[in-house]
Amino acid sequence: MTEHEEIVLFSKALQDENRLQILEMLQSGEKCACKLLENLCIEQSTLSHHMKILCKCGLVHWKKVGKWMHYSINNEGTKRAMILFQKLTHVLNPLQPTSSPTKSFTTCGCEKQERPLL
Amino acid sequence: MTEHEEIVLFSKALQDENRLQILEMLQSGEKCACKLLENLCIEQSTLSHHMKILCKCGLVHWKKVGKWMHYSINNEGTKRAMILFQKLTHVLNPLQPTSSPTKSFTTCGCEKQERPLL
DNA sequence: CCAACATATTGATGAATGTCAATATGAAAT
DNA sequence: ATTTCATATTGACATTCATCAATATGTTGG
Repeated sequence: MTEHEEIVLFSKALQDENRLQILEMLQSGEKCACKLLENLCIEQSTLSHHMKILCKCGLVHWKKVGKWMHYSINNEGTKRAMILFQKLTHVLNPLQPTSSPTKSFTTCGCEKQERPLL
Repeated sequence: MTEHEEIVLFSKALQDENRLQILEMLQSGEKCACKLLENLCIEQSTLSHHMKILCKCGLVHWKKVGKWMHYSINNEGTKRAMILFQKLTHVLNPLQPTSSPTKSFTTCGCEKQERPLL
């Protein structure tokens, strides 16, 4: 899986309000599905679907205890997501647009970009 | 806008492979739409659509220069996304499941959770 | 074994999303 | 003014997604 594909997985997991509420509930520690369900306005099958998405991307850890499923935030996963996002958006030694005249362009100017003298 | 709604906006922006490629291109500095388009396998109207999404959520900054539109990564936006994600997933003083017997449950055990003695 | 309970899976449905072609807008050059 | 070029908007279409009801799986207790 490429890094972009990983970011896409994480992002899809975080784009739903119910899943964000689930993550927030897990901040205070491990919870079973029934407890999560109590605090959400969705059906059981929908919760199961959300948990699958949260687990599959690595943000949430799961553990079967008897007939209950216990979920908790997976710190490895959240760290990984953070690192990938940082890597994607951190601007490093950016090319600067040359201070062009304010009038009369014939090109967009991207070709004229130059590295700053560090 | 709630913090969750902000996270949803950021996440939706990051869930598309083409938009991730665009962000990666912007890492090396400001680019005009035409340069971005050269390196993507999408039509111009689709690029315009993607840029709207990236700008609207705050991850990308835009600047009109003559007839060209110049885009760059908005560090305020990326910082904000990072902070919100960290806030959402950071486990603070979590409740611990009590070390329960391995057999014979009648409840999921969530009620028995207790704070660790710090 | 059987009943009760917790969770997962399946199938259907409506809403959201990415894409393109066509068209519109807006700015610079002639 | 008119043409040309860069970008934005619109409308249509296929795909993906969240949701629920119904059903299946799997575990515990009787």
